[in-house]
Amino acid sequence: MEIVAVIDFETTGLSPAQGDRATEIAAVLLQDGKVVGRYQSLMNAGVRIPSFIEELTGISNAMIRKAPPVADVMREVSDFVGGYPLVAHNASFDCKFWDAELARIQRSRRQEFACSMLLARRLLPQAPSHKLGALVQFVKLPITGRYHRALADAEMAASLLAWLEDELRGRYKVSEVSHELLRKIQKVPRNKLDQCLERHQRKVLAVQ
DNA sequence: TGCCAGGCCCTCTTTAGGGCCTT
Repeated sequence: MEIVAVIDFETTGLSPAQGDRATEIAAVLLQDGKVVGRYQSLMNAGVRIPSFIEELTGISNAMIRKAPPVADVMREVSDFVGGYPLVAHNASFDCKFWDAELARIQRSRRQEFACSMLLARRLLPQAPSHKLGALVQFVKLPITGRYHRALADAEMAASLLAWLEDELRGRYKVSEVSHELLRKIQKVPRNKLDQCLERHQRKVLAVQ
C-alpha cells in the first residue's frame, strides 16, 4: 500500500498572501493505517507571532527566536516528504503555506493534496462539527498531544485519515483505497457518493 | 479611501449570502 504524508503547519495567521509565515511544521508518514515516519520542527521566519496566536498554539516569540531558519526546515521537510502524496486537514490552508514557503527556497510541490476535512464532510455528515478536534472526539480517536501543535495535529489527522479509509473498506466495501480515490471522493457531491464508490468498485473488479 | 483569506457547501440559490474550517 502506498505511503502518504500527512502534514500540518502552525503559522502567524491565515494567509501567506497577507504576509503570514510558517512557525512550525510536522509531517507524519502513514502506510496501511500505521505511522511509519515523523518529522517536526519549529522554524524562524524572522516575523513576530501575534499574541492571540501565541495563546492559541502555545508557540511563543521566544521559542521561535531559538528555532532553526525557515529555509533549513523547509528543505529538510520537503526532502523528508519527497514525492509522497500529501494530506492535510482543510488542505487548502496547508497547501497555500507549503507552496509559499517552498517558493521562497526555489522549490515547488511535486504532488497533490487530499483533504481529511472534505472527506469527513462526506463520510461523517452526522458529526456535529468537522473541526479536527471535534472529529477526533466524535470517532473516539486518541488525543496525541496539545491541539494546535503541528505534530499532535498531524498525528490526529493521520489517525482520522486511517479511520476514514477503514470506513471506505468496511461500510462501502472499497477494496483499494488510493490517494487518487480520496481526491475523487472529496470533490463528489454528497448525494452522489454511493454512486461514485459503486462505479469505482466495479472498475476495480473488472480489472482483476 | 477603504479594503484586508479563500475554498467549500448549504439554502430562504444560481443575477447571493453566509457559515465552516484552517492560524
